[in-house]
Amino acid sequence: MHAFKQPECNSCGSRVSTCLIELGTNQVAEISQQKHSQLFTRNSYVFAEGQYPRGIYCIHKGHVKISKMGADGREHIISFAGTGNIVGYATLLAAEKYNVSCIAVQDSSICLIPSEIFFRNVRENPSMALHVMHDISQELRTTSQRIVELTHKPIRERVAEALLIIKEAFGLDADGVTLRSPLTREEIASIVGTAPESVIRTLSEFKSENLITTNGRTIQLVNMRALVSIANIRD
Amino acid sequence: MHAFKQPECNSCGSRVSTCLIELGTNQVAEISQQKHSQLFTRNSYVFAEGQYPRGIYCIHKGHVKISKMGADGREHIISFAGTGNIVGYATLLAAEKYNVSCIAVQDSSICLIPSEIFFRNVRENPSMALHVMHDISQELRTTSQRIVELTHKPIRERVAEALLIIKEAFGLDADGVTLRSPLTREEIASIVGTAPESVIRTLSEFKSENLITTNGRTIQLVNMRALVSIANIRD
DNA sequence: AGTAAAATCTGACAAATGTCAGTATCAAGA
DNA sequence: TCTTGATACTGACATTTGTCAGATTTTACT
Repeated sequence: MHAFKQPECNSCGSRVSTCLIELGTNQVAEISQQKHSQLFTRNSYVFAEGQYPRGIYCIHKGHVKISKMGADGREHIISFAGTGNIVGYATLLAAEKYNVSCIAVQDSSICLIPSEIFFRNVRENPSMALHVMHDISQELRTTSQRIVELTHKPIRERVAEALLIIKEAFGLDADGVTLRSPLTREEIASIVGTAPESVIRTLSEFKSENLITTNGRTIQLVNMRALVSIANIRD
Repeated sequence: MHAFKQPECNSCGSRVSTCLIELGTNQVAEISQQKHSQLFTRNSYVFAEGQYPRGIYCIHKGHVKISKMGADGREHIISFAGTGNIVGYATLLAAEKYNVSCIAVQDSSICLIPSEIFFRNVRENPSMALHVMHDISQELRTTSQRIVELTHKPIRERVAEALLIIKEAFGLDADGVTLRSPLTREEIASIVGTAPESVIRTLSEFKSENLITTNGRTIQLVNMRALVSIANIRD
């Protein structure tokens, strides 16, 4: 977690995929000046459960997980966010303490936009307000979706789905099959909501059915069609 | 689902607990005129998965469940809403089809506020916009919370928690112990994310431990302290 | 490159939960 | 009020998943 050369919001490719695209030149310049950019190494906290929010976090480059500790002390990963996403809306807007943590899963550079300037722009710019509402609403929809999947699907389906979620969040290598993911088996288990052993066993099944191959920690999705079908997704 | 005498928003006790409290007299009058009020009988749909939203729904009186069908055809109840709550924000704001259904669990009178007038007020009134964001954010937070609870807690804890959720949503009779809930055991199972038999078994356990009593479908919470402790809630 | 710590993987077993079948009870509607 | 279909409940059993122990491999760091 180090300070470093601050990026310019004006020319930032990440800004244009967020609600900040709704702002005028002056507002962007002001945010660019007031933001705090930091480098987060893998596994370092961007924010943690129980802390009070100080603003929203715009991911300039990298990936984070949004996760939460269960009563039993085990982690559950609720979602991922990457380059061009903003995290931390909900807690700031609800005016509460974080009930989730945000942790870098890769070395990432992330900008904190302070509350005060965020709220001012939301108040003054209805398009930005609507953009924020749109984004939170999407999050709520996918989170609701996930509740049903986690409670009503067997582990095999959930592991297949986790692979697809990882593919969405991190993408594939140039070969078109290798997951660009730094996640451990334990982290995959935290997506699925199960024990690491169960994930490993299911991945072994998939290997023996020639749906995936593995090479150490990395996974190749060699039969996407079948995985999608196993994941049993509708919508 | 019948039309009936339309309530007046101006004097409506439900309005003041929603984002509509942020509006001026003229705007309230306009909404009062443009809304459509309906009576929904138990188990009738306010809206259904797959439909396109036509506005937001303000619950004038009654209770609804927000639920979703799993791939296996079983229902999962995500949340409840009652008198003075508004439902349907997220889908409208995300500009998508409903991915959940809203079903009356009691005879309820509910007002539809059309999209057009909702969006106009959100655009023109920053306080209302922020109020809406606040409400959605709260929903997102409780939904995230629920993911962790559903995946990492054993059934006994989840059933205890479901009883507390029902108490929050429906309240207690004058005796201070009887749940004012029309829910069947199957619906409770849909909150917990399990089979009805498992719920019944757990309730029988609770009975034999003198934590609850039952009388047909109704349940009395005679030892709240113990139930809270079993539910194992933090935050 | 070498080493220590961490992560992956396998098997055996235990525990939790789901499923099925059947009976008893309740509640909504004629 | 009566009746009938739905709901609640119980027990036995199958299945899934979690847990524990231990061997192997990989990764991270010096």
